Amino acid sequence: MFERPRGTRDFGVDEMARRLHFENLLEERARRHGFKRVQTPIFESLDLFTAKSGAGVVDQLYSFQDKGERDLTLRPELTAPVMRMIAAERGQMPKPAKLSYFGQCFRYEEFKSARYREFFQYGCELVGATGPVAEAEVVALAIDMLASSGLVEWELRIGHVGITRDILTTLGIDSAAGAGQSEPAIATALRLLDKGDWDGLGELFTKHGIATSAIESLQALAGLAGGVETLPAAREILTGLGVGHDSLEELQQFCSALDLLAPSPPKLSVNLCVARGLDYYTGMVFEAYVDELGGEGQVLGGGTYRLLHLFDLGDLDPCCGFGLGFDRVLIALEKQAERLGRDEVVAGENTGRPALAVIPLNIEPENYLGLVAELRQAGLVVELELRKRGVGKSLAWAENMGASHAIIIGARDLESGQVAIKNLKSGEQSEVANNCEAILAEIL
RNA sequence: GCUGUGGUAGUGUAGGGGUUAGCACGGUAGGUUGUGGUCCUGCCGGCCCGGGUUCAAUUCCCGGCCACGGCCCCA
Repeated sequence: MFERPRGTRDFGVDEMARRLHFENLLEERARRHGFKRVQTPIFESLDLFTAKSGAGVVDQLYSFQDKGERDLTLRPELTAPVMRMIAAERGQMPKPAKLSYFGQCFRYEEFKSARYREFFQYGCELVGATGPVAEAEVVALAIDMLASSGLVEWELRIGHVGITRDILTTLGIDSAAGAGQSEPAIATALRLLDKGDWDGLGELFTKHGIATSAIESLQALAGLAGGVETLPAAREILTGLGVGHDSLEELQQFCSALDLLAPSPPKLSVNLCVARGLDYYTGMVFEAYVDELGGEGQVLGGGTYRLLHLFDLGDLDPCCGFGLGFDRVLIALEKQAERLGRDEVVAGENTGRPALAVIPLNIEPENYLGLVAELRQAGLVVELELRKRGVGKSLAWAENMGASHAIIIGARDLESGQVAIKNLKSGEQSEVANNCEAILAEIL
C-alpha cells in the first residue's frame, strides 16, 4: 500500500462538498466587498520568500531544484506571490486593487491537528489606498467572512504595532541591528512585549541603559483589557511616557470606521502590545481567535504592512490584507457544531436544490437518456441508475445518493406516456407526463 | 526541537502467548423481474511495519512508521 505523505490529507466526497460550499461562501463575501479573485503558481522562485522572510525560512520550505537547476519552492504563503504578481505588472492596474485568493500552501514543519504540511488559505490584499477607511474595508470583510460561515464566540483582537514601536524608540531602543546581532533590539523588545516577558524586557532595558521604570507603564498598557473604550486610558499612558499620539489616533479612527462598516464581532479586544511576529507590519494589526483549537486557535490574521518596496513599488506601501486559515476555521466550525448540536457545520451547507434519481426498468437507453439530458439542462441534479437492479434496491440507492425524488420509467410507462415520480421523503408517488416540463412542474 | 498517549476490516469496537480473531455500521448479492429506507440469508473485508524473547507473538520487549495531545516556533 502507498501512504499519503505526512501532513497531507485526502478529501472524500462529503468533506469536499463542505469545503466547496465554504470556499464559495468566502468567495461570495469577497465579491460583495469588491475584492476580485486572482491566482498565482503553486511553486515560485525560492528567493521570493527569502527576500520577504529571511534565509531562515528555507528550513520550513518544500524547496527543490528543477532540471534547469533553478532554486524553487512550493509556496509557504500567498501574500508574497500576490505582491510579485503586482510587481510583474509594475503596479499598472486600477487602484485601489482589492484582490482575493485561495489555494494550498506548504510548510515543512511538524504537523499537528489544525497544522498541516499542506494547508489552505483564503486571503485578501488591498493595494493602492491607505488610511483608516481602507483598513476598515479589509477588516470588515474578515468579520463578514467569519460571521457568515456560522462561526460563533470568536474573538477579534485589534492592535497597532506603531504604538509600541514609538514607545520603544522614544525610550531609546535601537531600530537598527547592532554589530553581531541577528535582529534589531527593537524587534527583540517587541517580541518580549508580545509574550509579556517582563523580566526579559527588564534585562534588555538594563543592557541598553534604559530606566526600568518604563516597564510599569508598558505593563499598564498591556493590562488594558476591553474594546475601544480602553483607548483614552492608553492615551494617558502614552502622554506619561512622552510619546506622540499619532498611531493611537490612527487606530481610533480605524475603530470608528470599522464600527460603522461591519457588524460587531462576538468579542472585541484591543491589544496594543501585539507584535504579529513579523517586522513588515507597520500599522494596524488584527487577529481572530477561537477557543476550540487549543494552541492553534488563531484562525485569521493580518494588518497593514510594507512589502512592495521589495519590488521597487514602495510608493504603493503600505498595503493592508489578511489570511484566513481555511482548514482551521472548518475544524473550529466542526467542533462548534458538535458542541452546540448544530445541524449544519458551515452555514447554508444543507440547502441544496432538489436532486432527481432516474430509474429505468428494462427499457432501452434511447427511451430515457434524452429526458435525463433535458432535466440536467434545466438545472437539476440528476442521478441515473446505471445498474440493472430491482426497483426496491434502486430506490434505496436513490435515497442514499441524496436524491429528493425518483423517477421510474418502465415499459408500462412508455406505453401510457407517463412516468412514476416518487417523493423519497414523504413516500408519495404520482404519475406525470413523460416530459421535462411536467416533471419540473411536479417537483419544484 | 522537546514531550505524553495510542495503533485489531472502510468506520466504530471486543478479545487475547496456541482462537475458524467476535460484534455493529458499511459495501455487495439474494429472499423480491414495478416500489425502498424494517426484516432474513450469503458474501467482501482486519491484528501498522521490522527486529527480539518463545516450541508458538496479533498479544510481551525494542525500534520505526502513523495518529491524537501538550510545550517551542510559526512568513
